Amino acid sequence: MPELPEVETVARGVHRRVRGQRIVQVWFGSHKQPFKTPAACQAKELDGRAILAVHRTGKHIVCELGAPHFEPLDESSGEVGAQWIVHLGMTGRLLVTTPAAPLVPHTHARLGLSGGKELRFVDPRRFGRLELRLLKRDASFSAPGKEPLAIGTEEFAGLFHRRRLPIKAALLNQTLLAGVGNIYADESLFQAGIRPRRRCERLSKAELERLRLALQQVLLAAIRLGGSSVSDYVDADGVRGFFQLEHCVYQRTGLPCRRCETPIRRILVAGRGTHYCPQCQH
DNA sequence: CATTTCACCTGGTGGC
DNA sequence: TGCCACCAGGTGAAAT
Repeated sequence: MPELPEVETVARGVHRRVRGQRIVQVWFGSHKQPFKTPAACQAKELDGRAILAVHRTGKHIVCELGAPHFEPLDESSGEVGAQWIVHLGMTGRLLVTTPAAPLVPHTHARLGLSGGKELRFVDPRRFGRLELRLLKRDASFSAPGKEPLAIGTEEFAGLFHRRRLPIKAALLNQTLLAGVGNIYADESLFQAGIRPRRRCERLSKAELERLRLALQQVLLAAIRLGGSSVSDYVDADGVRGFFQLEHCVYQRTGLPCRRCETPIRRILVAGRGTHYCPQCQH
């Protein structure tokens, strides 16, 4: 499932491949679920704009777009560009292909680019979302939660210290931290030695700081390895990541803990499959 | 308001 | 071999 490291990897890959190219053709599929902004509106607004840059905020991929429809920027209208925002949901892929590449099932969007490549959005489960924001009308988009890689000690502790819910549930809440999903919640709790069901308010300052550092270390290590390919995640070139090989608990139910050889347990927390070592985590 | 539950989806899995 | 019930999980709405 695409979380912060996977989304970062895809955003970097797309940026490298399409930066500076213009959208010269737009095709959308007939399913309506992926379109947070109506497809017709997106098609009209995307066509002719240049992709200036692509980056990540939380689990969102943000494509920064230039002026509309080949027209020069009109300063007086206040129109300064737009953002095409892609959320991969569970099974979404944002791929840079050639126009001749075989059309795989569940392709919901194809943007033809001036450089001769195509940007494709593919999502079998349709939990992903496509959104267009005009910067004249809307504020520049950023995810509501804090960036896990940028947050400091006090701010991190402040997010959790008065809450009653399990720490794992809080880590998954995107309005607190943006970008942490099931894999990196479990892996960072293991690295910090904290059980997923521990209530936030019961965690000490020291434990919260261990968790912050563990989370940042795990996210950075995952980005270095191109993310975790557990179901069908691939990057913008269709290449799998390698961080799943480094997982200590996620989807290792019954297997020996890498640190102490105690079998990894699986429980349900916040309705999500949750993996931990009963020996290493307290 | 804080927290929990559920619906949205389809491909993969395991049981018979 | 084939069929089918069941499950995974990010998010947002609804319920508690």
